[in-house]
Amino acid sequence: MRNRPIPEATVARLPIYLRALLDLAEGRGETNVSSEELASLAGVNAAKVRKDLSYLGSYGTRGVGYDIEYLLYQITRELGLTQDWPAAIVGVGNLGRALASYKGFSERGFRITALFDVDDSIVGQEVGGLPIRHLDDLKDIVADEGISIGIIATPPASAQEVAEKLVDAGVKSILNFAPAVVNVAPDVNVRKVDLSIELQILSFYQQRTQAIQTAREANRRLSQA
Amino acid sequence: MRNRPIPEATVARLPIYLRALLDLAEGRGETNVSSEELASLAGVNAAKVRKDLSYLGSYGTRGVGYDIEYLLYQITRELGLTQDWPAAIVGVGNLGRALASYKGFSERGFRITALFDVDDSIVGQEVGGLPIRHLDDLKDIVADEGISIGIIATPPASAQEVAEKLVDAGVKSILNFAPAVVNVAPDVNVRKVDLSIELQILSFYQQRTQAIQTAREANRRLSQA
DNA sequence: TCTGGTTTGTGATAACTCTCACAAGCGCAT
DNA sequence: ATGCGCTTGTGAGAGTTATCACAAACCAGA
Repeated sequence: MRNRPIPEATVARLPIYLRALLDLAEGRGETNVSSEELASLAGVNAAKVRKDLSYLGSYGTRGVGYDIEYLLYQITRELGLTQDWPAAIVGVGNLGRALASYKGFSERGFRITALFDVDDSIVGQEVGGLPIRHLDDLKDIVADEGISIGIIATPPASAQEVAEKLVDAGVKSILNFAPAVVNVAPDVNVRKVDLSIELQILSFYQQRTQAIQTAREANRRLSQA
Repeated sequence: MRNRPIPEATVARLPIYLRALLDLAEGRGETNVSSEELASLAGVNAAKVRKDLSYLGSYGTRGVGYDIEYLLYQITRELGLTQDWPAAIVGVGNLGRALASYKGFSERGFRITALFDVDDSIVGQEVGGLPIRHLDDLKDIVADEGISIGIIATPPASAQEVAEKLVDAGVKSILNFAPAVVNVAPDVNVRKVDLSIELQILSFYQQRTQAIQTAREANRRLSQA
């Protein structure tokens, strides 16, 4: 099982286990956790937890469970969170500002070290202690500060152009909040977070259940008549 | 093919096609689009586009492609976006504020009609033209305004409690931005958007490629020596 | 009407992911 | 030492998703 590449689906869940383990480590003095318990904290089933963790290695003890601290360390290491990753945010509108001061990033070892925009009326201002730089200076600053992650929070029309500039500056990991598809070279990793897409998916299922309920009610009226 | 339930994976892509189609409709005067072109705009492959669309029905014409307007309408209808869904945001911190003024929501038929918080020092303030109400009034306001979607943008510790209040108020669709797992009854739909989890996933792949490059370089140095 | 070029719709298959169920292994009590 | 209860690790099978590849269908032009 070891040495096999870790499935994408598993990678996507490791951060959830990590968070649950951090909660456990802070909480009561227990040193161990069972797959059952971890599963319930993570909102998945126990078999999945065990299989996921088995891809990292055999870190549990049968009859006992997993040592919380040890597992924490292993997941942290596997996710590459033992080093910290300087990140830049491009686009300092409402969303960019919120991201710049988002606690969750720094808590996980992601330091936002630079903010960029093209709007001269805000370039130079400070947000959360960081000055807003002009996008033209991106390449130099990325090199100087060893920035490895780019976060796009621009309007959709600028997203592709910004992505290209980030790639040109040497960034290999991009998190895209703009509601637009960005195409980049295959050795660059792009993940997207699309706020309104998630709502649209909810809408689909909401409509569905509502339709079913309406049908049930119609049915009831018919059978009563 | 018709009448079969639409796979989740397909539902998750429909909003992406929708966005691409909207761009097309605004752009040049073309009335048709091929699966190939739509695929490239959506960043997926053509076969997937065709299979996805075939779940909705046979809306294309062989040798020609898909009529943009017609397809737009069908996807809009399927996603339940012909009606608009009043939504409430709970938690008016940085993120909540950014979401409240996020253009992407209203553009897709999601109206934010209420904001809630528990902090008395901000309750009563206005954000984007909407007053911040106290969470205690949630149930009444949800009922009055027919709110069907709840957006959680609170700190993680409050997320579960807020989710329960939303459910108690009759909300069946929840979008959770708090970095915490929320458990609700199975007839309630929860989707989560976790900003830092996405970064952690990027970190995993970034570390991976970096490790490969380091190994390659070491190899090169060895073979040169 | 027929022919050629184009594009859809979809069976078939491959790849991936989830779930089940149980043997293997551990610790504790006796 | 031995047995019992508990929990992991994982093979096997089910379910879901992605990809391939091609027949069916359409349009335009002759």
